[in-house]
Amino acid sequence: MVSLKDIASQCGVSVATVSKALNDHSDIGADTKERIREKAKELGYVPNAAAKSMKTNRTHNIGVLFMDDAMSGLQHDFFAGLLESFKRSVEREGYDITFISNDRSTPGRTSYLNHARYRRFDGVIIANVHFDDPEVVELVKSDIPVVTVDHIYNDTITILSDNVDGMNKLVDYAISMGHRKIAYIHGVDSSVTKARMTTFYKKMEEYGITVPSEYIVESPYRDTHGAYEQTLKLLELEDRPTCIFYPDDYASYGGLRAIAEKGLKVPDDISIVGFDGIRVARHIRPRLTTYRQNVDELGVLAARNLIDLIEKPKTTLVQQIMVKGKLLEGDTLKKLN
Amino acid sequence: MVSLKDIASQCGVSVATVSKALNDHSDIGADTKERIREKAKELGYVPNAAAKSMKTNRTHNIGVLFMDDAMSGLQHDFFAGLLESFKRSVEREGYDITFISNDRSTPGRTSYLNHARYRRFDGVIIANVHFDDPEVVELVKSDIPVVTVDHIYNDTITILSDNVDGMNKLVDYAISMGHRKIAYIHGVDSSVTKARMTTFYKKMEEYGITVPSEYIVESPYRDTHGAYEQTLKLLELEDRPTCIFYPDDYASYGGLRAIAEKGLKVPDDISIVGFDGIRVARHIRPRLTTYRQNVDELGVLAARNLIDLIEKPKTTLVQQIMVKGKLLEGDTLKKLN
DNA sequence: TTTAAGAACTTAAACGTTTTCGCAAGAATT
DNA sequence: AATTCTTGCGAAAACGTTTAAGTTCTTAAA
Repeated sequence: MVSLKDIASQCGVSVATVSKALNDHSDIGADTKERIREKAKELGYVPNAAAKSMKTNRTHNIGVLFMDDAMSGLQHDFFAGLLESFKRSVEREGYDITFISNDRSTPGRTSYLNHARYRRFDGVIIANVHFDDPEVVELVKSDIPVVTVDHIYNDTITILSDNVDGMNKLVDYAISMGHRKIAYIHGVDSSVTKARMTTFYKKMEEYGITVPSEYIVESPYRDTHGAYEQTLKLLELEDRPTCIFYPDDYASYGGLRAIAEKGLKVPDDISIVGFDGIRVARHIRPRLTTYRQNVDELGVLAARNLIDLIEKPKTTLVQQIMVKGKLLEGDTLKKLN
Repeated sequence: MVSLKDIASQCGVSVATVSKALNDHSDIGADTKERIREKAKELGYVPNAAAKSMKTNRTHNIGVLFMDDAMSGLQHDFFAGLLESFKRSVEREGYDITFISNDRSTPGRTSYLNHARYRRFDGVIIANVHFDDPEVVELVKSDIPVVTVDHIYNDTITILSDNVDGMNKLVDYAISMGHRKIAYIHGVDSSVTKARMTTFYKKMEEYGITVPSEYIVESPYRDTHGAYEQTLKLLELEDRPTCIFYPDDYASYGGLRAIAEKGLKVPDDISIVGFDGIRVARHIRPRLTTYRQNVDELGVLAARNLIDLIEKPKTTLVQQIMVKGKLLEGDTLKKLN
C-alpha cells in the first residue's frame, strides 16, 4: 500500500507537506499541492483510516446495535427499513456503519460497550433491542454519543414512531366506519405496544365505549401463531367483535388464517386492523388496513441527530422526536350499515 | 481511554511487557501476567483496534457490498437472510462487518475498491449487485480476498444457490401433479434467472413437452406489477395454461391478484409456483408452492470460505459451491384429474 | 535600511500497538 | 569453575497519519 511517505519521497518534499496538500491546508503552495495530488493519483494512494483515526480520534464509523433473536433480526421489515434509511443518510455524510455483534453466546465475547470502544465508534444507534438489558443500559450511559429509536432514556436523543398518533387514527377510523365492538390483541413484551394499548383504552373511553375484558387478549409481538389462536378464541365469543386490532401486520396474517378456517370472510363477516405497514403487505390481497410507520423519516432523523451530536455536541439538544406515520385504509375493514 | 502505557506505568513494567502479557506470550512470568491482567481489568482497558491493525495489517473487519436500489436493498428477504447468517458466522470468529457504501450519487464518493482499501477490510463479500459493473469487477480483480454469492467470476470463490436444482424440482413436481401446460414468467435482468429459464426449457424437453412461445413471457425480477400484467395476458390466451411459474415469490403475489380479479381461484382454476421461499410467505394463506433457497447455509459457507481465504490463503482453493434448497409444496398447485 | 509580516515549507512528536532483538541473571550442563 | 541454556523482561523501531512549532526565504512596511 502506498503511503504519504512514498509520495513525499517521490515529490521531494516532507511527509507533512504531503498530508497538508492532500487535506488542502492553506500553507502549501498551489503548484506544490497540484504536484502532490497528481502524484497521489498516479500512485493510487488511498488514506489509511486506522492511522487517521489514531491522530484525530474520529473513526467516521457508527456502531449499530439491534436484536437478532427469533423474528427480530435484519429480516424484521421495520428494522430493515430503518437501517437502510439510516445507512443511506450517514453515508452521505462520510460515515460508515458497523454492527455491534450481539451473539451473546460466543465465548470470549465482549460487552456492547467494549465492542464500541474497541472499534472507537464515533457514535451508536440503538434500535429494536431489549432496552432494559444491563449491557444496553451501560452503553447508553457511557460517554459515546447515542441515539435510540422507539425507546426513551433520560439524557439520550430518541427518535420515536408516533404510536399514539397511530392508534388514535386507527380507532378514529374504525369508529367512523361504524364499529363499536372492537377487540384488541395486545403484543406483549415491548414498550411500544404498551403505549398503543393505553391509547386504545383512552380513545375508546373518549368515544364512550367500554371494552369488555374478554375483548382484550394478549399474544407475543410478531407472532402469527399466537394471533391465530387468540383470534379463534375471540371468534368463539357469544358476542363476537366486529373488528379485531392486531399488534402488528404479521400477527394479523395469523388472524386472517383463523378467520378463514372458521369459514368467515374479511371484511364482510369481520374486520381486521394491523400495525406497521410492512412492505410486502402492499403486494398481498386483501390489502391490510393498518398504520404505516414512517421508517424512512425515522432513519433520516436518527442519522441527522446522531451526526450533530458527534460533530457539535455543545449545540445539539437532547430531545425526543416524534415521527408520524400514515393510515392505510386497505380492504380489511368494512363500513357497517 | 486507558492505554497499554497507563497499565505499564502503574505496574512498573514496560509497555512491551504489558502487550505481551495481555496477548499471552510465553516470555512473560506467570505472576507478572496475572498482575498486569488484574490491572488491565481494574482500569477498564480496551484495546484500540486501529492501533492494532496498523501493526498487524489485519482489521478483523469485513466489507459487505450489495445493491441498494429500488426493491433490492436490505429489505430484500433473500439478502437480509443471507446477511444475517453471514454476520452471525463471521462474528463467531471475531470479525465485524461494515457496509461498503453504494450510493453512487454522493459527491466526492470513492470507488468500492478504494472504500475497501481505506478501511483496510480483511475481505469482502459481494452479493446482489450488478456483477458487470466496472467498479465491482475492479474490486473482484483486486488483491483483496473476495467471496461472491450467486455469481461466478474466474479465480473467485463463489457460493451459489442451486437454481438448477430448484427449477428441476419445481418442474418435476408440477409434472408429477399432472400439469402439462405450464407458463413461465422469466425474471429479466439477473444472471440467476437465466439459469432457471434454461433449466426450465431443458427439463420440459426431457418430458417431451414443447412449450408454446406464448407461454413464455418476461417481467422484471421482484416486480409484482409486471407479474400482474403478464398474468392477465396469460389468462386471456385461448389455450390457457394450468400452471404459471413466477420468477420469485413477490412476483407471484402480483399473479395472485390478477387471477383473483379475473374471478378465478388458486389452485382450483389455475396453479401457481413461486421461487425463493421468502419468510413472510409462511404466514400468508394460501401457502405458496415454491422453492426455498437455503440462505442460512449460503451465509455460513460464504463466511467459512472467506475467513479461510483470509487466514490461510495458500491452502484455500478457489471453488464454486452449490447449495441446494427445498421444495415447499404449499397450497397453490393442484393435482389435475 | 531595518524590521515586521507573510508564504511555504520542515521537524518532530504523538496516537496505541506489536515485535525483533538485546540483555541480565539464574539454572543447568560440562 | 567455566560454559551454555533458559527465563523474564526492556529498548526501540515501526505502522501511517496529523499538527504544533519552528525555519527559511521573500516581500512589504517603517
